[in-house]
Amino acid sequence: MANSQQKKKPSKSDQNVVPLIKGRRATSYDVARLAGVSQSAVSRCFKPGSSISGKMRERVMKAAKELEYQPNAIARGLITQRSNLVAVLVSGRLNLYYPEVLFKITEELAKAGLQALLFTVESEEDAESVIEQAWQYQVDAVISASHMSQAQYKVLEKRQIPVVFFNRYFSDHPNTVVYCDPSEQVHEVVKQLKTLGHQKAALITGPEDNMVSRERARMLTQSLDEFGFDIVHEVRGDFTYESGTSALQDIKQSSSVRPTVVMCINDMMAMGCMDEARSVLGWNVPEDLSIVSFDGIGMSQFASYELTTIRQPIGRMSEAAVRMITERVERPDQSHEKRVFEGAVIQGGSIARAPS
Amino acid sequence: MANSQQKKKPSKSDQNVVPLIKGRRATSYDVARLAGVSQSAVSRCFKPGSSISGKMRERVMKAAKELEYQPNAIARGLITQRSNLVAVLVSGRLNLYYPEVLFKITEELAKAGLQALLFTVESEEDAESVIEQAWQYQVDAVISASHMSQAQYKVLEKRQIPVVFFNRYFSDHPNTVVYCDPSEQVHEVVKQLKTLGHQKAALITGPEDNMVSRERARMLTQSLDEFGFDIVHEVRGDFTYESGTSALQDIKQSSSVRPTVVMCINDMMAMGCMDEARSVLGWNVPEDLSIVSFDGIGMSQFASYELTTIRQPIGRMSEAAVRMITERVERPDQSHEKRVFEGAVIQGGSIARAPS
DNA sequence: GTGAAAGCGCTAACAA
DNA sequence: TTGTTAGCGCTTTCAC
Repeated sequence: MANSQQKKKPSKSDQNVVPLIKGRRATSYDVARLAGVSQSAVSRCFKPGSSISGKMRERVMKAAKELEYQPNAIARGLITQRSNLVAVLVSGRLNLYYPEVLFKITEELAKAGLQALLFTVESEEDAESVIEQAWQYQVDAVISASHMSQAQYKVLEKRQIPVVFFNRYFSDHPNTVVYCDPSEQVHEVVKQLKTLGHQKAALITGPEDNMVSRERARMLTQSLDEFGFDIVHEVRGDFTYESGTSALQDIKQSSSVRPTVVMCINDMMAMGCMDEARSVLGWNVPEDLSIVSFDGIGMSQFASYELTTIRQPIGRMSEAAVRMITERVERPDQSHEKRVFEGAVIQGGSIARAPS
Repeated sequence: MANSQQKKKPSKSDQNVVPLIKGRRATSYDVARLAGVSQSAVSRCFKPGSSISGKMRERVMKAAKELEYQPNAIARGLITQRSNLVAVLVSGRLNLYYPEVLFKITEELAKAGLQALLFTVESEEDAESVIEQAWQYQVDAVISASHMSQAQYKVLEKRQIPVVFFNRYFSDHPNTVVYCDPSEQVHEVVKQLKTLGHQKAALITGPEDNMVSRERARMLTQSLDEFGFDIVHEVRGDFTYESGTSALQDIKQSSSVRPTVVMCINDMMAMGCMDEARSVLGWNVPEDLSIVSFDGIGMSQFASYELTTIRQPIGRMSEAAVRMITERVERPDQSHEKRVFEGAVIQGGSIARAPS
């Protein structure tokens, strides 16, 4: 068993050595010896597109199969300066938007022959150490769907590690981004609400330092203004279900005027809000209160919620993110790029004519 | 820019070479040269617990900081035969149980200085290729919360890669496992249902090849028998919300007798079931129909659902899984172990006295 | 098309 | 305590 310590060096002078010590993994030397060829021939066999004769390939592959040989990706990475590892940074928060994104991205990475090295980032300090970790592991690139400060980004930039931001970016610094711009849909929804007779809205936003939240809030405010809405109250949540419930309580308590519609920056909070309205405050949704939100995560369409929400095309965004990654890994001098996708309104059942 | 190709070999004979080519990352040689010490001294400085003098450490660290040096984990892995990478295999994108487990495990791994290499496994063929991938990346261990056949496990075993199964195991083959045994709680809940006057139950199970599902179904059946229940129908789902909805339709259609309680193998299906009952069939839950399930995922306690469910202690299980991993990475000859955690009944609001 | 040899960046035995 | 040296397993010129 504990033979991982053994020093068994297979050198070319070491011709008729014992087969393979059980438990030690076969190297290209082992395969070469068994096949009676040079080690570099073995290497070539496993590199697509190298010039090699048919019978050589056959002999090598036979030996490889026998020894269960698979090239060592770590060693390969050392020499090629390419680890094929991509750091994926997500927030582990209870916002179920992240798992959806994470799984999609991982899948796309796998298709491109890349591995996802997963990092959960909760705070800015986390991001700090995560970036160092990723750097130690020689990741070829970083996909960030979590918080990252500009200073932290600059570290990565200086180290020439391609970074793709997922749904966030720095407006005053060039960077590569996939982004969902829901402004069109926000306009559309607000207009629809106006038509339905709404006029008093409340907002549930996210943390101040979060760009997605800021942007969405800005768009909402702008459209609401445009259509002459009163914003009776604005509460800050933290993207979680729980913060949605307490936000609605807050709205009820602190605003003298009751809103007819609550606009939430993400689905999770909207669900909290909806549940609080129905189960605790006894307000019917959408009859007494309309609710609108963003993301379009899977569970937002469960029959208990059926949110009217502005969906992000997560699948296409993930695909784009990975493509941008691969392009930049191939050609590090590739210029920055921002790919913007439109949102899409999911007409759920959470809005109705304003109560009179 | 595209200077990743440059060959700039820093050898000790290469004393007064240009500073650092911009973009090339600093190696221990660079640090050694700048600090005027040997390369191995640098290496030692970054290995905790090596004997080194204070002023040496200081000098090296100063140079390291200046060059933003961080040891190359890939190169280290090559020589130490330890990548510090752990493959985490999860599946069931649509079952929100997995993200919870995944994030917890990743966090625990990070605490132990290990990195999660994420693999999503949807089918048995996936598992096949994932195992090869993981092997290529020299992962130190595997945590499997997804499907894996015994043959596949044996491959890993033969290669001496420690595997910890999360909530599944092979009964006819030794393996290391964290497991949640809810039998006690199943008994408790069924007894409670009996007390509430229930007698006709339906079961919604998972895929036949899934052990968790089989086990839970077995326990349910056993307890139901014990308390003299009639099992009026049994449907197979696939762990998703949608399959929960259609399962209930199935139950309604195919059983002549209407059950007073539906027992679901996991929360997601229970939520689908509940929504279908309420929104489509117009049955009140729990007044007309009680629902019971397993897992205790976060959203099962949202106000719209408040499932009565048997919770798994995911936090403690993840902790245990990672501990078992680290132990086995340290000492590969460590014997197999099975750590079994009790479930816990969450008394939600999805069960009530049986309708008469 | 194939083999020899150099080295990717690091750790660890061994000497000093 | 420090430096020297030999590789970890692989890719990649460079000859042949």
